[in-house]
Amino acid sequence: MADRLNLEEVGRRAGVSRSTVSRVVNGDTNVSTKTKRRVEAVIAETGYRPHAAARSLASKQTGVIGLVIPSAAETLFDDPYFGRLILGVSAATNETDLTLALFMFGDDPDERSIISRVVTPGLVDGVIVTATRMADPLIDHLQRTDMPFVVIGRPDDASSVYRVDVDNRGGAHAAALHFARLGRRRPALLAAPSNASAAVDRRNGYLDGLSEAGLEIDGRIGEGDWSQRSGHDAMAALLGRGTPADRPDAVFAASDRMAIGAIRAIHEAGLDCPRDVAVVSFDGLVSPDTVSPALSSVVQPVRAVGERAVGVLTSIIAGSSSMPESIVFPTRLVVRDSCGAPRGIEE
Amino acid sequence: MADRLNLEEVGRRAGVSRSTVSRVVNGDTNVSTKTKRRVEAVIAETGYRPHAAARSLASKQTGVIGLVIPSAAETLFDDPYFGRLILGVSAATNETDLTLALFMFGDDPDERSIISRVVTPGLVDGVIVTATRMADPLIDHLQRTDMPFVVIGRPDDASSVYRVDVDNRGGAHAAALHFARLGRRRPALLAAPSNASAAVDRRNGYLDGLSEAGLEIDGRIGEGDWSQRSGHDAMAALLGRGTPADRPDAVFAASDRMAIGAIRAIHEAGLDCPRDVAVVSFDGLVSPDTVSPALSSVVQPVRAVGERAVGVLTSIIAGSSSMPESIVFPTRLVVRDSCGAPRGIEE
DNA sequence: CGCAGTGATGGGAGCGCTCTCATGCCGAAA
DNA sequence: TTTCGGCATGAGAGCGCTCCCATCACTGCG
Repeated sequence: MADRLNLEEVGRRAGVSRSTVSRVVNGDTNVSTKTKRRVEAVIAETGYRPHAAARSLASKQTGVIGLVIPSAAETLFDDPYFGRLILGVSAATNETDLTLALFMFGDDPDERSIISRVVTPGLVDGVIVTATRMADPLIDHLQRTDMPFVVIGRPDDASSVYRVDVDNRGGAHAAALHFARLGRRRPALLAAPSNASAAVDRRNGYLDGLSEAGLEIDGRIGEGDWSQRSGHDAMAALLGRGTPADRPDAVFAASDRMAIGAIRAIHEAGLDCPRDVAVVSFDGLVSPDTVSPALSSVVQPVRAVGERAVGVLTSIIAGSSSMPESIVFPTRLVVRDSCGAPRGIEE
Repeated sequence: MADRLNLEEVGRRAGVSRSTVSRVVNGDTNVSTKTKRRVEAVIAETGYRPHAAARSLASKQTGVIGLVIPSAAETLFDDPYFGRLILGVSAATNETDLTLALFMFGDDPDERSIISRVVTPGLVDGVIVTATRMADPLIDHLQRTDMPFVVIGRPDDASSVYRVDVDNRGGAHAAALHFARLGRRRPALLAAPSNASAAVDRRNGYLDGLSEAGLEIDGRIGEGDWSQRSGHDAMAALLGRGTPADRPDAVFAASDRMAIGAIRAIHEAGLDCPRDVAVVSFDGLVSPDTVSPALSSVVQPVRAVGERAVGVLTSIIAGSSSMPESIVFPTRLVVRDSCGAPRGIEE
């Protein structure tokens, strides 16, 4: 009866030792061409694959990295954001022959078990944490262990944490200046919940941009939860109050989806977008031909963020020092139809 | 210098042996209450967690299951389907303290490396494969190994493969009968690529339903790629040809997204949905208030499919015999506004 | 009073790999 | 010829766990 297929067995069949087979498998150069060929032949013919757990145990590297996504609500994937992020991370792990472990949790008991699973030794080499919340117990926990990790976004305390983020502030700022340049006088904001750092940064960037341009927000602020429905409702509320002269003539939405809802509310109010109300969104994740008018938006390179996070994590794991602690990708305003300006890209 | 924290070390601190600590960790009953308490105290105070790789190696169980998603195109997550599926799988793995490894690949080189990674011993206990293509090299490969796996959907050769699927045929069939009942006389079909079994089943179910009801399709068939744009274009083409009397008065789309595109094309042609053209889609994954009119659609329980796939896989891994080879979830037609019938659920 | 039976515990072997060190062998230099 | 460095290879130890078996103290029963 044949032994289980392992290094020893492959070695036996090739007439060499375990060690030599290991060298061949791992591309060690100190093997004669002849031996190497013989071993490779046996491997090809037997279909031998090294045992991942054994390898991890001996080498103290699992070749697995974790991606943690909190609040896996039913609506999570209605937002194209996480999908793109996963795509980016997955592309990068495939590239480097790493395996991706996905940790998603919704409710609290889930979270506790995920946290303990994530920090289990010998399971993953490091984790990427998406910081959707300002205060994140997982990040606190990770800081007390020696598990390498990278944060996507900006946690409450961003100091001494490796992170990859996008320039939320700058993008929102650009949107405000854009409205000013178009001659809009009554800008509004559809903000997102302020427990998310991205939402806070977008809000502040926009408001700062407005005041730099000498525009007043005058209380034309609605808040939603990133969703299309919330954008619709908040916009409807904004349009429904005050006299027509108070009506917003421009609105910046914290997400594509909120903007889509807002456009619908504008149409329902019998108004035209962009003529009566110009709309600029943040994300740039929906295909242009899905919405009419096509959305002008501040585009963030989500996929690149995911890919880069893997790169940074890999460096941390490899122990390379002298890396920048945070990488912030620029965002850019892509002008389509919903803001009423000629198409193009604005800085 | 303190030894690395392992069973031995915990045992030393608690004054017992490795074996006893192992028993406590694994809930073995043959431990005296007193010893158990002492060991648990040490574990709590040291924060000991068993080493996953070592455990896997010794027990031949990794506690990880893989989810394989082919064709991770940039547009993959524009479709809510995969997101929901991941959510379902993730919920089930959290429930049973399993870790989810996600394997996505786009191009061919990726696929080769994924395939070999998936069948690596000691990495995962089993895999869930989403069969988006009829002929899937991964499934062929898996059948030649002893890696437990479950297929979601229906592969080319569905025999002797555990699978979880939805009743694509039945749902499409119901849509056809629904059109007949509403008195529509010129039904059309927006089909999806026939390399996907779901697309084929939906097409056949619909056509069968039509002929049972005495309706002719008369070449009113367009084909798209599941996307909104393709649905729009195919619908526009259907509307643009022949005389108004040949114009479809009902259309069944293979996906929500294609239906949304179709509705837009209908509006652009100056027609009304549902008055001039009734629309029914397949999926039921978009929130009703995203589209106007609200989509009537054949709803498939994607999340439940994901959860169930984990359950089936777990049973296979546990070696429980006498399981049904395939589980097919029913689909149901949910009537909203786009088909012009009073709201409700139809069988 | 001795002995089998039982519950609690310890220790050895082994999972399949990596890593380090020892060993044998070759040709080139002395 | 002798000696030595370097290349190719093998062998041992160990990673941290599980699993099985041996051991020991204690019990109840003949």
